[in-house]
Amino acid sequence: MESMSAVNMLSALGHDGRLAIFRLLVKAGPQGVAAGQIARALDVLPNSLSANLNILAHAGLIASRREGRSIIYSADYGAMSGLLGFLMEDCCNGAPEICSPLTAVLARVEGCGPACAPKAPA
Amino acid sequence: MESMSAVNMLSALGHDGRLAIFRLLVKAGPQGVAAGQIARALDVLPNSLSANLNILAHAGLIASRREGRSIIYSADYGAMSGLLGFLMEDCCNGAPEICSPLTAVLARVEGCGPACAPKAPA
DNA sequence: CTCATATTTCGAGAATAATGGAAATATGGA
DNA sequence: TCCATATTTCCATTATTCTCGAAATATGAG
Repeated sequence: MESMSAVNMLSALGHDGRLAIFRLLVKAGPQGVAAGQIARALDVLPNSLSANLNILAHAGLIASRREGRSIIYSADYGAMSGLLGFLMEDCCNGAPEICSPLTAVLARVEGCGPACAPKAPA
Repeated sequence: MESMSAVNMLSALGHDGRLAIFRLLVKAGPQGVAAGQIARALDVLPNSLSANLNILAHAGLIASRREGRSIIYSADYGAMSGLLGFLMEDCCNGAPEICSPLTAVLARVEGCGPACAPKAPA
């Protein structure tokens, strides 16, 4: 993860509408969502949506594939993981004041994610 | 962490110069760095620096205090931690594809941070 | 081939952000 | 008080981004 691509990702996500798109795509999982469905779900014009999808794709945060008449967009998990890793490790130097609290977040999150089987009985 | 403040932080960091400022302040630690020193270190005009410091401060990512003639800026660790937590937990729903690799980052990072004593001999 | 659906591309206007020079403010020292 | 240092504020210019209507492209069905 280079600093420049991190800046691109951050500024892509630093926009209300685009953050909403990305969140929707993460929730939808790897199967993705068609552009038209996104537009309806978020109530945005198809052309602004297209522009924002393009920005997210150019930043590497989402991928697209055509399926019949629709174009399906999906979140790029690796890219997001890379961005978070960059922020923790490179940007923040692994400062414990920043990173330590995240251990708790990870503990809370691992075991309740959409595709994650619980390892210990709750 | 509300979504709006996350957007503000992301767009504040989604700028070359501001990301560089923030990284410098994280490296510097809680004692912070005077504005003039930042300007010299990053070779930017004092007035653009001031504008960018203002944007970072308004996003909650940095704090400032006056010390004599200088104004000392320092990274707000809690804010950054909150942003990362929001991205993992709320934005990404704790998707294991995104969050699991971060366990390794945390493991690598805890034990080599600037203010962190090693727990096991290297 | 024609038509309907899905999405993108084009283009113009408005809004916002970035840049840098010059002046203003705040502090400390002589 | 006067001066030097440190930083911010003000202002104008340029550049970028956002928004939305309209037209263009791509696909599949009849």
